[in-house]
Amino acid sequence: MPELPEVERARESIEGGALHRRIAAVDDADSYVCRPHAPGEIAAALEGRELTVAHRRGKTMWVETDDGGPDLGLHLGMAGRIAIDESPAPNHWDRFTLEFEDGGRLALRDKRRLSRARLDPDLEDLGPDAAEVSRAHFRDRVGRGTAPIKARLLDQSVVAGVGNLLADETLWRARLDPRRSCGELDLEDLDALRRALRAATRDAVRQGGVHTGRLVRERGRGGRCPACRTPLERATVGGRTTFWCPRHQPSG
DNA sequence: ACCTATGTTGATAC
DNA sequence: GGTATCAACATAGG
Repeated sequence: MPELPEVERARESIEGGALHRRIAAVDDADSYVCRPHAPGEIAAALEGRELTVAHRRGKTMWVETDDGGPDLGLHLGMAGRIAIDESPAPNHWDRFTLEFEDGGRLALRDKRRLSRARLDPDLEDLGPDAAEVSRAHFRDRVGRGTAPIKARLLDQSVVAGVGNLLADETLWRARLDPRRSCGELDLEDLDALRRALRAATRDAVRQGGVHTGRLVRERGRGGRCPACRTPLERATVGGRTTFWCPRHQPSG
């Protein structure tokens, strides 16, 4: 699930339910999820501290700690979510856990193991957040190169937060064929694409997730264009399964 | 049983 | 540097 809108909701859940509670214990035993830290390293850095401020850029979250402590970076990967004050999950699905002095807990819960917890995550390679990206940056960084425009949107160093579903939704709203090369788009196309991206992102945050998107709801199962009912095309673009309306998103 | 597909990313090769 | 491919992980479904 987790693209920008889901991550924003996760950040809000931390902000609303996990700040200013003293950390009594940390389970960082999963050395794959907690890489590159050795087991016990994150625990030693966080035990006795409190989380103070929860931030997000794209799909990356980081939470400040009190008293000059390190930031705790959290990424939900492909199937992760934040579980606050929920009973422990079976099968070791709680890959990383904070236990608070008050008896509650925060768990990074993930049936798969592609989530990540780490100290002081590096944000250098992340582009601006998809909900906030400026027109100038978008024109400059998205409108170059020969890759398909969808691949460009998925590149987190160009714009942060767009995943497979949000990319399809955005391109449908902007009426652009996902296979078109980014460099061939004119300024009008790029500005329309940026407006579609910001609107699709904000709508998805407000409505609770990328699955609320009009095109996204039609993906798979012989879906049709929400606007004209034309059967959607399906292909692999930028290495990801892609759906689009051949009539509303012309290739030319 | 076996094969494919799945919202992520990061490493590698051209 | 930009682009493409595969691998990492574990589960679900045909």
